[in-house]
Amino acid sequence: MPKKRYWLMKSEPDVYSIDDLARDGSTSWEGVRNYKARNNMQAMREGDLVLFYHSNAKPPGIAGIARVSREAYPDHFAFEKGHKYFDAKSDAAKPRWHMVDIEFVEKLPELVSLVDVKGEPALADMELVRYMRLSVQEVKKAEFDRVKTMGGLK
DNA sequence: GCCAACGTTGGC
DNA sequence: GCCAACGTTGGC
Repeated sequence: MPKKRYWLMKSEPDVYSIDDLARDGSTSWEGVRNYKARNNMQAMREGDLVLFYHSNAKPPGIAGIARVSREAYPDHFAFEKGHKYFDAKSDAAKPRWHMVDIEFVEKLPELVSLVDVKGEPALADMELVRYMRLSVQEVKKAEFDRVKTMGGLK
């Protein structure tokens, strides 16, 4: 049994928020079109925990926790001509893009804003701070736990 | 709405 | 393989 890993995934709450995930129970995470982000998704294992980050929000920040419920499988939206995630360079025989499913775990009682993260020395090495533009990142267990505490959970 | 920071694409 | 042009992300 490999060790559990921790991740951070970004979503614009206007498109899909932690409340939407709470309502739906679980969702598929399609549409990632960045190789680093894809590679991270392919490294995810069922049961890994995910910080759910609200980007392009007021304020931006970590809003809740989710769990990987299905490991990487081909992003079939890339095969659908006319779909906004269509990519002619990806086909069913050799899919270029993958997606995972995540399920709702809990919402943080208090949003841990990006400002909070930047102001916390223990989180200074997070990719969220150092390399802002990656939509799927790995986080360390200590960072994950710190965010949980800051968000009002034990 | 602006624009910095990246990633991707394509000409050469 | 270089690099300019272009597109996207996402904070502000």
